[in-house]
Amino acid sequence: MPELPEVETLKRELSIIVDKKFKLASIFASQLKNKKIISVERRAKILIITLSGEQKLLIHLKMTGQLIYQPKVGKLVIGGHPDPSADGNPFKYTRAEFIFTDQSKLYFNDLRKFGWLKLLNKTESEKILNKHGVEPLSKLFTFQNFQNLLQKYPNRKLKQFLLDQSLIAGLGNIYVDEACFLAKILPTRTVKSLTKLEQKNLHTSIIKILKLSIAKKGTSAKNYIRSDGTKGGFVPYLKVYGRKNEKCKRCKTGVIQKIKFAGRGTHFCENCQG
DNA sequence: GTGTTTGTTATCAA
DNA sequence: CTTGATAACAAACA
Repeated sequence: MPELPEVETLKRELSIIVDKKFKLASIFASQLKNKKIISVERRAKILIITLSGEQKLLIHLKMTGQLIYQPKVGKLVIGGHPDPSADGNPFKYTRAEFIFTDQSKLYFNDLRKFGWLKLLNKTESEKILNKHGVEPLSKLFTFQNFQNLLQKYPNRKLKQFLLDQSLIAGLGNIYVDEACFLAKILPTRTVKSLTKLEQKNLHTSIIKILKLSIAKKGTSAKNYIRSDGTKGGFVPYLKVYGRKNEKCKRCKTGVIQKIKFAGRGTHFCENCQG
């Protein structure tokens, strides 16, 4: 489930395609041909590839999307040659293939087909990007701004508040649960029930958990892999997500609970989150 | 055959 | 206007 740290990892790794030129593309073929890549950026969970000319290629991986970079023909990192029939091969679900003039390639794979690629002009892309709230790792995400946001939606449940991309951009199911654990707050709490100290802890925890995960190249819990096909290293650092019925790593007495909340699997330690 | 997994949007209800 | 619940999308897995 690519969230901010996973997309950020891909953004950094894919800076390698900057200055490359499209030779062949399986989608938007005529528009991409001979276009040069100016930059690779990220906004929320969206990857932004700016092209020569006015257009941008926006990519959203949704739940099972992958972006795999292959340095050059004949030298594959994963599972041999991309063969749609090969079992367990990440390339089994290739939805788009891009070939650059230097023969390197970029693959967009997506098992569940929820992800998308859009080729848009400046106005169209801004319309999509501007719908998102503050970047939690930007200077704009001050405690004051976070507090103002919280005050705007006092009756929301904390988890729903944190998942809302129009308020804070980039948090998903994993990091919402992890940030709440780190801040020792139950995700089921109402926003207005948070004390100032809890608000402060939550603000710090969000930033801390995202930075740590980026440092470990993201969470490969299920489908997410890095652009070279290897897994991100954050799973061992997860404290609640995917740890149902396991003992809490912090208090060492509580057991991690998993409930259905806000339509999602929601994890917490019954003992040390209040 | 059933339930679960989750990012986002749409729709409906209170 | 706010909130919350549900379905839809698709495919795999237990």
